Amino acid sequence: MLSAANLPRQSVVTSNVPAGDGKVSLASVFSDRPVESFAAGSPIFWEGDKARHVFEVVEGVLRIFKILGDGRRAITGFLYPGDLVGVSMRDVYLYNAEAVTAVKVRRFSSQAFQEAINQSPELRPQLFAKLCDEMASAQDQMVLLSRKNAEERICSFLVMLSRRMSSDNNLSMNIEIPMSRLDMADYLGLTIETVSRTVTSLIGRGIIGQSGRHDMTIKKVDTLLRLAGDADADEVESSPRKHTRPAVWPT
Amino acid sequence: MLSAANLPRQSVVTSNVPAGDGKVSLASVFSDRPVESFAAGSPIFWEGDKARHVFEVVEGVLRIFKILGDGRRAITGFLYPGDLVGVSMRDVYLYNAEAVTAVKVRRFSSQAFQEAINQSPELRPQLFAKLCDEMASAQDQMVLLSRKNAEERICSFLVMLSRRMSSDNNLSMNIEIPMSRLDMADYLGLTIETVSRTVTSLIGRGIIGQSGRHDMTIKKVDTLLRLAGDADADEVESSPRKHTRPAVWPT
DNA sequence: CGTTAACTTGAATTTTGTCAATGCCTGTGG
DNA sequence: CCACAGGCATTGACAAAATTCAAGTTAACG
Repeated sequence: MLSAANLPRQSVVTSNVPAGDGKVSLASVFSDRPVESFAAGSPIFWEGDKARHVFEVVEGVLRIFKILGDGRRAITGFLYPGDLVGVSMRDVYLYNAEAVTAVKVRRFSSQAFQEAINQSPELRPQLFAKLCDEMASAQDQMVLLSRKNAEERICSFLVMLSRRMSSDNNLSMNIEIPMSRLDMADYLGLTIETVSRTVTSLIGRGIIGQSGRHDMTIKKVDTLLRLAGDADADEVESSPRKHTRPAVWPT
Repeated sequence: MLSAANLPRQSVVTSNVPAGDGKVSLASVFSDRPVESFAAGSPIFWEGDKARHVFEVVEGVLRIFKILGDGRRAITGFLYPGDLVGVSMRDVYLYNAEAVTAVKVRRFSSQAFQEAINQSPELRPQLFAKLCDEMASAQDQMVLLSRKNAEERICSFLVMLSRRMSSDNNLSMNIEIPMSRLDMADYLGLTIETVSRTVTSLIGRGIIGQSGRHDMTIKKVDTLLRLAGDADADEVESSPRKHTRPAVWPT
């Protein structure tokens, strides 16, 4: 880590909070913008590019990552429809963004976005909340990278993907894995071989099942959750009530 | 990682941006609050506590961390004077906060803090900027945990501490390490033994020097920076101009 | 100045990474 | 629609890095 306090200002904002019907929502800021398409693998922007725009993911998945001097890649997040990328207080992007799958995005000028946020007492707390969500998520990822072993990382990742499948954060039994093993490895701080071996092992033990490389099913939810590692020892086997309806700031 | 998009909302805000003299600054929000003291090792709050207050660190250092079910600890950050902790959109804290050294803090009710932020067009962007800084910092830490080896982690950490010593982000040749080896280990995703061995090795090679366990000196800045790992391959051996004055694109 | 916790050092073990070979989807073009 | 190529994934054997366990050593604090 090269710096902490005086870092340049920029951030991704991720979240899937859907537009509040007729109300003013973050997503609605983008709603009249044209949709742009990117092919799988193509860059949206690079680290160091002038940060002219904020993007809203409309369809598909993208990855944000950094590259170390000698080429090692660390993926710091995957963004799904509804997520925002490039929200920034800085004049350059601090990471790379690429399409994992075919992706559709809407683009908004950074400056106009800022103004829209600043002038709307409804939008501001939403954006703030997204930032806080993203921060909490980043902290969980730090815990994973800092203290979990390969199996726990893979299980945690599968649980996360499973949660993404359903609109609330319940677990879906069917997991779609849009990214490659290399993407998984670079996100989880492992190698493709370790990812592969661990997944094979989980399948072998009947904890998950496979139907193609990018589609899996959860066979033993409890076991998977336990192996994910962050169980509070008791709350292991409960699963349905997990709604976390976030409080919204007083305006 | 148990969730990503729909996580509870809460965040630490770290930064050392000093109060802008006579102007309205984030720190000034706290300025008329009484100072509270905590002894080294004592908790400020626990994960799950009702999040009633936001704290400003006045003096000393504190750590924020999470504990996995089986007791493994992951420190997600160290907070220094000027940093805020507990800024939240949630009704409970999402992590533990403890004093590393003797600590003095000022406390502000979460609700009042929110109102102050919301009503001040001057404070809002400051808080937003701090959140973005913190996010950037978290991403750097993810890169470190994901892809750096023990030596690179230690060197990165020392560089970070060195930057903290000076008010701008230049490197100070004298590094004060307020935390224990265990804290370092739990922050860097290593064991105390590995931390110890690596530090010994750096000393042995004359890259850093030691004057007590908590005070070191940088002997070979260039080498230390190179070993920290995130060198851009060219910008390795230059050192004085390290202001990270980012190239600004032609407008 | 002694006690104790923190740190260091060493040896053995485990986990993960590396290198190399093979197997299997998937999407392209016939 | 099928065949095939090339990329992606799996598997295995070995190597390296970090952890674990077990003593020692040092330094902080009463």
